[in-house]
Amino acid sequence: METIHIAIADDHELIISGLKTLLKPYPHINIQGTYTNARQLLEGLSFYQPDVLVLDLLLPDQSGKDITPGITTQYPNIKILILTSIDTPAMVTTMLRRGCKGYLLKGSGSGTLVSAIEAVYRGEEYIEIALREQLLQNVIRYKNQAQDMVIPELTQREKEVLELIAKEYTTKEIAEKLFISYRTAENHRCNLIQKLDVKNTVGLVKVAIQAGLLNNE
Amino acid sequence: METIHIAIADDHELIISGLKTLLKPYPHINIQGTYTNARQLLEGLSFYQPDVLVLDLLLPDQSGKDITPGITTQYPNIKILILTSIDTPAMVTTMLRRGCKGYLLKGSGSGTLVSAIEAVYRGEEYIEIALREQLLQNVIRYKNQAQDMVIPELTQREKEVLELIAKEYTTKEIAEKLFISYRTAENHRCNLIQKLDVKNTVGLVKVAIQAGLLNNE
DNA sequence: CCAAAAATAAGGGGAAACCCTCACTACAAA
DNA sequence: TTTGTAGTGAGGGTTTCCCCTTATTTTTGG
Repeated sequence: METIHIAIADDHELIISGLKTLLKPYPHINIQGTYTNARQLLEGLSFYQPDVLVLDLLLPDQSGKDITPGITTQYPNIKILILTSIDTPAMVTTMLRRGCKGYLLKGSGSGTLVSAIEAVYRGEEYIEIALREQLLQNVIRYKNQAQDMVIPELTQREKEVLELIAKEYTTKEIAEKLFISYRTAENHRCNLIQKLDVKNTVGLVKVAIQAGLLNNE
Repeated sequence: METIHIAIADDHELIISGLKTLLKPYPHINIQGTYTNARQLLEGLSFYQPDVLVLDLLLPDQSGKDITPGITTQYPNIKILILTSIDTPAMVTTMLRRGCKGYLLKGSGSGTLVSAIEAVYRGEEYIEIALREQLLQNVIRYKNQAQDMVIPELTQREKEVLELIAKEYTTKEIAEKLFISYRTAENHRCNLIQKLDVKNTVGLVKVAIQAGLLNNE
């Protein structure tokens, strides 16, 4: 098996030595360097680039969150694996969007850590199982009330008109598309504004988007 | 094992009979009724409420998407299990937010269907594995480009104006709020429309939302 | 069948948006 | 110094939106 060179950045010496012990039984994982703050880490990276960087988010000088974008742009080949105790969905998405390949919670078993290192080394993504579930729930639950109350008040025709408005059609174009007169389309528009209690077309679009009217096609 | 009473709504007779055959080997699942359109379904539900409703999104008269909110509010005890061929993350989240308990793709094995029915009956959630993965990827990837690519073409002032437009301010109100003349605000608006290559204010709002300009505060 | 809701259509007036062009200032970079 | 960009301001004209009212036809549900 190919040797994977890794670096570790964590502000606690104890955790670093713990990781060293944890990874000792796996000879294909070579710890190339360990760092206890962001400055050291960045300096170290300029000399040796590991395959995988195991990074804590809480560092004494600069947070791992802030230095990540710089690292991923400067060293695109380094796969960053976050190892932290912060378990909020918001932090997970933020870090993944900033280019991290993996996200682990402290307290995972040694097998999990090794699997994660191997996975991100292969270019895959590795996110703690529990976090994946939390992320999903987050997506699903978010804003449930607002959108299911407003839209059912609309008639079929009004929904059609609203959808077209949200697709940047003018009243005239809507009328032609639906084979109704300009006046009728205009009426639907005004009724929508009143029913949904918004100021203008802009408000209509926001409601339409929130209600998921633009998902079809 | 307790008997689970289910109803099926799908516009294809073939699929209904297929499901019947599929579920025959499972005596604890009792098909209470089958419907091929939304009207029949709603009428049927007023007489017998199944434990689980297996629902297709494409019905001849009204889409399953539209009748779902009504069903969940009127019959909160009915667990809705979507069975469709629409596999977009957007549709999955929309339906789940509208109160569905499960989302399956046509083409799943019979075992999957039974597991899903049992799961939602127990009050759990059941989402097709492949879709879960897609949803996650969607959360992670999406919004990264839009946020960091499109908007940087705009100047600071233009971003401010765009934000206010998306908050339903008129040009006049924007001018007052930013202490600039009506003409200047109008110019910014026109420049935005050209820069972002949209037709009108509606397009601007969509871009603003996608770019996450409305999330701050 | 009858009442209610939905969809259709229209008049008219005022406001806002849209789309050019032009012009001046400030400020920073080449 | 010149060039470029951002921000500001304005003229003038066309289109679209907004809001009110009224009214007929069609569809739907009890």
